[in-house]
Amino acid sequence: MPEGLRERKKQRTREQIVEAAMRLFAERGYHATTIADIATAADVAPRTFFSYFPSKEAVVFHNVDRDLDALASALRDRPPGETAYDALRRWIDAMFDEWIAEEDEALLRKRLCREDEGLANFQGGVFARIQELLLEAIAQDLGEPPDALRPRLVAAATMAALTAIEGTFDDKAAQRTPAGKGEVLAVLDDAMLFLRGGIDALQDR
Amino acid sequence: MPEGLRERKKQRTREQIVEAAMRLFAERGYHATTIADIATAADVAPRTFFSYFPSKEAVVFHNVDRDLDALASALRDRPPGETAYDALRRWIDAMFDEWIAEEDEALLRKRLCREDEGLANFQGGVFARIQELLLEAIAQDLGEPPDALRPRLVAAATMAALTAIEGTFDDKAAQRTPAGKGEVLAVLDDAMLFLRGGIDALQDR
DNA sequence: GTGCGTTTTTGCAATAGCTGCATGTTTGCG
DNA sequence: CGCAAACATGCAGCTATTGCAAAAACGCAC
Repeated sequence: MPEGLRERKKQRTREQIVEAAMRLFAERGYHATTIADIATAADVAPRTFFSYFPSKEAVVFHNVDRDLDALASALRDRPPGETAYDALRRWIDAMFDEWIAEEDEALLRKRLCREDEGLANFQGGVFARIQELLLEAIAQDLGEPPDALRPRLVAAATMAALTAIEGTFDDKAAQRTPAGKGEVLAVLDDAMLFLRGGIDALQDR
Repeated sequence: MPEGLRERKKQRTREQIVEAAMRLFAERGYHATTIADIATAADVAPRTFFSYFPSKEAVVFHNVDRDLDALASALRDRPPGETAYDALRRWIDAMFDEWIAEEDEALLRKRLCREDEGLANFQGGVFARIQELLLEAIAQDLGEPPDALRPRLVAAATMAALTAIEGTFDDKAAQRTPAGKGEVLAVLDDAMLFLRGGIDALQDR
């Protein structure tokens, strides 16, 4: 389905904005780049920027909604019997190639977050959303309410594993070695080993 | 030591600003309250606001720097042999009375964070700073680098315990029961039990 | 391919957070 | 009292963000 010229054009405009923004951010830095600059470079009116993104920050994280939706449905639609852990693993497995392809952008994003505290906080908000998704699912798995201690501990630690995985990518990037899906999933598996131990310890208290 | 008139006056101005801001936030909401409003209510020039707080968000979290510094030194100055966990426990113990006294404000803060996403992200940044402090100390305890998996898992889960403790306060507030220091520390102890189990599990892998 | 209803883009104006700078005030001290 | 440092203020300016209404682009019907 060709989706109509309209949709395609909108998509293209969106990409132009993203590319222009990211290029300028990379060249001049986040703060030094203004919405007007981006609009000019993307050949749209400044006002138009805001019909594509709700804020300057949102451009930097333009692709997280997609990823988040994928995680949400992976968790939501998991067959009964499949744990949140399994679903998470599947999600990472599915995302992996994308992540590799977008590695440069991820590095830039990280640099920008170091540069601008507001951006870093925004990213924190994204992580928080992920953690909430995980928390829901994990609470179900454990058969406890989401605000109980154990689900919280598990969700937080799982989140930590995810950021550790991010770190793995960075390391690999630093040594110009491609990150392997295996080592990434191994991090997650280690984390799960840890969690199992913790859960058990708290179980027979 | 009277600290001089200057210091006292500055302190008083600061308090005026905080009180005015919090009152207005509570009455009209965060977004609907402008810096100009706050300045007027606090009897200072709008420009003056920014020599006391770097941003509107910062007023809402006016007391966290104090708490964070206390935690930082509790961790830094802990006698050799005392674990990060012990130091954290001591910190909570020391903070407890303050927290009880500031409970209303904490509730308001929470409400405001629900109302404004930017504020929520700001709070996320605060939590991130706490977690970093913990991570450093925990990594030392475990004898591993701060970016290794285990310290990260432990720090994140510890952080989760702290937010769970926050939840405890809220629950108590909801039932108009004063939160007891005992139950609060019990949450932390449970979390540590959990972590011990996790650490061991990952140890003899 | 012309006309028309719908969707998008744009321009304009206004608000609000935040910052630099220059100037007037207040305070601490000799 | 008189001066230097610290503080408060006023002002101008920049940028993000939003509402609103006019203009342009699109897609479909005829």
